[in-house]
Amino acid sequence: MARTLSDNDHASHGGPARASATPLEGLRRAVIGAAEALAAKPVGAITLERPKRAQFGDYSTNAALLLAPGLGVPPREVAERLGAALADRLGPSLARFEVAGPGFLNLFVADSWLTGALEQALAAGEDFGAGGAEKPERILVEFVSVNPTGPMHVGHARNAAYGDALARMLELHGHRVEREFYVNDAGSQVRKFGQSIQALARGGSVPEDGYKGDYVLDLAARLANAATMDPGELGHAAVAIMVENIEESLGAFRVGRFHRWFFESALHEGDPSPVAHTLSILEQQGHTYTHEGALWLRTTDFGDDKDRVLVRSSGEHTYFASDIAYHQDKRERGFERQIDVWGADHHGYVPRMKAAYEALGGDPGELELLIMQLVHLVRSGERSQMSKRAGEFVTLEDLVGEIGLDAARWYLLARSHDTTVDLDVDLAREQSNENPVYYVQYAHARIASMLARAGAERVLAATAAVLDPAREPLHAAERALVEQLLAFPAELAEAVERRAPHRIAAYALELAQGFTAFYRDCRVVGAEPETVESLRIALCVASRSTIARCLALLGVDAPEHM
RNA sequence: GCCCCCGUAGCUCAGCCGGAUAGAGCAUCGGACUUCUAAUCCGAGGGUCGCAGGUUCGAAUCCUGCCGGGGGCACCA
Repeated sequence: MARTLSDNDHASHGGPARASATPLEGLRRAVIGAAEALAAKPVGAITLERPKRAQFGDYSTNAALLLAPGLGVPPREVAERLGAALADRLGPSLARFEVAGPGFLNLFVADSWLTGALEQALAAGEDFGAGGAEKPERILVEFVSVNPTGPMHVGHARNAAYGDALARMLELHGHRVEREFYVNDAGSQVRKFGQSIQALARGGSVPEDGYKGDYVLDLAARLANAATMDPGELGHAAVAIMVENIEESLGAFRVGRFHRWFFESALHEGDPSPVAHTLSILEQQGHTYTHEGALWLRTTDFGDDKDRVLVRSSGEHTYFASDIAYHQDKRERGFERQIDVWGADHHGYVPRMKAAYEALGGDPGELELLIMQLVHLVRSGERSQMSKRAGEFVTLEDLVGEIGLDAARWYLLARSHDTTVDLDVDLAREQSNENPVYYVQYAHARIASMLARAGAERVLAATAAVLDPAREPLHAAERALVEQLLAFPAELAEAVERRAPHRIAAYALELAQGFTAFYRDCRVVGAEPETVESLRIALCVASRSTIARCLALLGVDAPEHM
């Protein structure tokens, strides 16, 4: 361990160092420590990153540029001093440093540091990069939550894939995560749903504003007594079937199981019901008032554009009232953070929901309402609508059937959640074989094949043995691959912080490319001397593990063979 | 009218809490399979980062305005 950087003296300051401190964290601490010693005070916003160009070193920091104004010294001179201080701290781990450009400090690490760091990563195994959350929280992720009155289309698929991947990322990062699906089984839509089914069961046609589509006809045929039941009861019976279907569909889409399916109707049951309970809190806090026979919530006190109705003059609760009660319920269940994944058509509800949460005494910072932008379906160059009413939509099943499960999940997750996506179904079908997901999977399968060829015993020996730091200089492709692998913990942390699964996809693709370049340039099985083969096998093991973990986060299969 | 998201290569998109010569995949063109998986690799062409100002040593990134696309603005669910 002496040749790693994590045991420099700075690491022992500033609270309990995590046992899982990664090699790069050690390097970062050394840089920050040296910078703060130079400035004689804490310095923020110091970056330590892999520069785009190899000539700028293995790692580069802008610390000198940030320190220079406070010190009254030219940035390049600060960089020189910082470099010298780092050379002292890091000893032989740092091969050399250069000052470049306006005052960047470029670090060239020694091969021994890289092999030592790789060893640490291998020793951490499946835990490498995991548990990085500084403050683990109990988090509820609510997602999908589609109305149970129709099949899921590709927009819902995007929400499902995103929420699922986000939950997996949060878990790996060290949070305690529960997934929940909110079922809108109350309100007039259920009755309307029942009326549509009943109309078909009686041989008629659905009302103008009713639900259309083959699935409605199926329900009419499947539900006995559909022609004679009370429309409300019929609607509930149909919703129960739809919920089953949705659960099946999500399972087939490889969405992790929901810890709970929360039925809106439960918010109106009991005495007092959760809705009544929540309304009484709001009333006691003085945040409500009556106007024209309706009960209003003064959301404008908390940043909303206008006040909102909780109870209509007819005496019925609004959907908003249920929603508030639901979020209050989640809070009372002890979740420190709530993340809701909403469709773009709900973004207008964000201010009022945050306002209500705050009115109930919650910290609005604990409530994250993430908006998924829309998926536009494109056919032969033209946008087509996904409307339940028109009965024209591409379902989640259609999408998977067209382009495959892995390609579908990758396609939906490889893009930022706040970018509107155009999904050209024809193009997607034609190009599904060109989906980058297969490139990543191929790299994984290739590694599996190589390791099989090396043999389990040889692989075990290679990873168990101390990597020889005195071997011949590392190949450029080996160095690059080690550095890419070492970047995983920070990549995960960044992706989690930004709620950005697409960063994992981007990283996975880059890693697969890095591995493929290594494969091209460096013979693994049979490489001589044996120490070289060992190091390369170890690189394969770490690469396969990291690629597999990324794919698992995205809910994509990591095949042994292709 | 007000609010939110987007505008980067032919197409789909990364990069956006300021850093060095703006990237990837697909598509196009030219090469490479007796070698651990060619679902691969190598090379080439392709950009006023929507427009105009501003802040800064430095702007695709931050601020303002404008243009264009999408979405939302209920005592609907």
